[in-house]
Amino acid sequence: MALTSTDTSRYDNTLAVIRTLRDQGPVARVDLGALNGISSATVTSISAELLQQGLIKERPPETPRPTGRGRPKTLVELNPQAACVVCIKLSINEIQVVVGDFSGQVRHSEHHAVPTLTLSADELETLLEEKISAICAQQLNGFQRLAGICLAVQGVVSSQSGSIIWSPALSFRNAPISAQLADHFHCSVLLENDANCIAGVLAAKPDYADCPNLVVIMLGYGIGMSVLINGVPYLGANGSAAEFGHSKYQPDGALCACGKRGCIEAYASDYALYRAAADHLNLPAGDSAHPSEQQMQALIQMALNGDPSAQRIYTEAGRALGYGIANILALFNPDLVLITGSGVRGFDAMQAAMHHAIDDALVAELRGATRIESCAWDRDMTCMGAIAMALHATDGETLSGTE
Amino acid sequence: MALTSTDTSRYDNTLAVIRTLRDQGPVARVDLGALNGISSATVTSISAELLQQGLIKERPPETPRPTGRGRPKTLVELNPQAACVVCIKLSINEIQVVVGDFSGQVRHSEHHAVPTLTLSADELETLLEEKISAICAQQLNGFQRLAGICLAVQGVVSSQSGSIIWSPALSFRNAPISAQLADHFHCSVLLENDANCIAGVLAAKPDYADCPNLVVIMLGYGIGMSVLINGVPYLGANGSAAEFGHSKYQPDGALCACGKRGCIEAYASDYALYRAAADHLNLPAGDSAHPSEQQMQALIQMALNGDPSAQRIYTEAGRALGYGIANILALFNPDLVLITGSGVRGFDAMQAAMHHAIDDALVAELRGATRIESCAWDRDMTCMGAIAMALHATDGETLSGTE
DNA sequence: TTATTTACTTTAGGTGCTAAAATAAATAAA
DNA sequence: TTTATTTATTTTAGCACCTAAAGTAAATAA
Repeated sequence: MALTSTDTSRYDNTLAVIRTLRDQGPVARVDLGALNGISSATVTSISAELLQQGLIKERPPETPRPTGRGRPKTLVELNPQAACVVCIKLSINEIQVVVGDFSGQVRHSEHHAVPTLTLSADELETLLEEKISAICAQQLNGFQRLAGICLAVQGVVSSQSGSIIWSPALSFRNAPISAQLADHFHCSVLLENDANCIAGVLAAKPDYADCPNLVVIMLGYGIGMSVLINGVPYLGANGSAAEFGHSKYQPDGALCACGKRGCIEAYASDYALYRAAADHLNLPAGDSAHPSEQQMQALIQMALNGDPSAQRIYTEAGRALGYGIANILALFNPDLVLITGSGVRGFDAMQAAMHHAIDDALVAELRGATRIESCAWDRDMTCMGAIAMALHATDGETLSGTE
Repeated sequence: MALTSTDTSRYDNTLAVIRTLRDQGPVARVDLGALNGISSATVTSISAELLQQGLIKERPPETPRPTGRGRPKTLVELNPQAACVVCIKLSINEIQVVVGDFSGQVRHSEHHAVPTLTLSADELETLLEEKISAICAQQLNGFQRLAGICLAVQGVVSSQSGSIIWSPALSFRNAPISAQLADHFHCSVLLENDANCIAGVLAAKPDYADCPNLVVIMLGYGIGMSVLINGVPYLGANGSAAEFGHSKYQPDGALCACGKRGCIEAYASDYALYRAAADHLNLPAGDSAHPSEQQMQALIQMALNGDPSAQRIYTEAGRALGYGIANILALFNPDLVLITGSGVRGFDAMQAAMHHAIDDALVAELRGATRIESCAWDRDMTCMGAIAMALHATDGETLSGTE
């Protein structure tokens, strides 16, 4: 009788085991059972299959004596070589290319200066193909397969259709990109918003566990956001949800890079801060529409050193941010709002005004118990998140691809 | 060997059958299989159990010949007597009590004028117990069981903890209520926001199918909202998500009933419209802080008849609403925004300014393909939604309670 | 050396599904 | 009228997968 696999429990349990091992590192079979609510008999059966497929391996017993009585646990762990993913972070005038292994570790990372703003869609496509091909040639020895490619892009992307809808790094719009890369490299291609990648990494931190409704705000050249509901990014109808930067502070307010007025981004992003400062202050020379980290550091230093004009700029930014966050609290009522991105360098200068604005805007019942915290910024987080997402998305294929 | 029911597939399939019958009315076993992706052999087995439990019954063959060849379908349908729910809608100075049967139909409905604003929490509790007891005594003959009670409340409620956090109908806050009612009536008590109830009803309409991300805005005395993601209301950390009425149009703007300034509600709710009008226009006497339907009708008639002051008020309300909706589009990117509630009476007078404001606020990429529509208002919808939600929540109990 | 403890594996039995076969109940055709 | 065909439902047979319990393995404690 033909097997008709409508029952997905074995598949689900197997994925759960793989993901537990990725999250926790080496785990014994008993513990895998307990963590996933399945019997250890089932874990024995699943791990036998995974061992046979080469997706996991048994870890040799610890040299230091295992503590306690009884038969020692035999830990199993993912075989890092079982698969790899290539992730590309696309930002303004820079791309980062990384290789991650099946266990989720970064194996290789490189940065390239690229004039992204002047590229056409086809040139971008060609460039990505070149970079990925080069990495594959150099870095993919020893891996059983390339599970997938993940593009992490600043701006609005439609993961579903695989198109970049609108990115500050690019001068063109509505560019389908996933399909062509998938064709070229014969693997899954995932397109993700950079804030969603970062939110995934942050949500996994123990400090932020127990936050089923998590909002991550990314301050930087622009302002991005990710809303994680039970760990999964809320995307909306076509991926343009969570565009906090373009939510409104003030009708007819300051001019935003999007062409409209009064967006939060027009007050609290790097370009907005620098624009407001450039008129009054004596700041380092450079492209004032795309201020460098040095330029921004100079500005924040002025504020921290007590310059009243600089302070006023950060106060106004904090106020805009606060009113924006008030809307987030009213509309999403998250457990936690995390503020990160390179722009957190200015968080101390904005914080007081931000909290004041939130209190001004919202009654206590709607502020609720939401924690609002900032979080140190690490430019590698995006790619770490992209690796995790790419692996998660391709675990099913990896599983059936090696059967 | 003891049965350990970790496998939930039979349970899931049984619930799916019950819910299909509730949504679709009488359905044949073959079709139940096709609709739920299970074999008709399984449907035979499930329906035999449900028949035996009295939850469904076979419908006698149609008198007019069934069309086509072959053995005619035997339709099965829910037994409406298998269970009932009592739902109470709590609004300002009025409660509505309805009884719904297992198939989701309204069996009985009554309205009571009640001075809700002057009640204490205990008085409300007592009042509800009286009304529910009375209804049970009169209306519950013939039902196998009372599956549950649902309270639909305007304002912020925490379904999880069963407390009314903040309601414009009540002068007290943070009142736990579900637990006491559950104790008293020995059944599940569900606490729901009224907008979520209505959104559930609207989402079921065929016009609005294929909208996995649906936002419903309720205009009325206040302004409420519901966000349905894949058919389930997004609640946030403690049920206060989707508070569109208190999201901001303008920092330091008009005074809102919440005590803060610049909320959308302070521009586009009934009380805000009437407040703005009362200064300039000759309107019917009455409580201008709680305008009646007649008072509001008089106001909108003035606007529709061309009175420039009245028109200006609706234009400004439309603009505030539009800017608010722009934030909804940027943050939720829904497939559809439905505007309903008693306040839709003024929608035509607000619509142009609203669309203008949205276009003003958002670039095309972020407006996306979201449909923005109004929808006729029916005051019974809340209770219909509450019945559906109460049944949905208690189907599991009904199933195991009659085994 | 033996008892105890803990981990893992094997065995036996159960649930619940599906495909296929059997049965039921109608219409269409001969 | 009888037979063939069609469609719905039920029964049967068999499979996948899980768990509890029993069995085995590998350690420490007595």
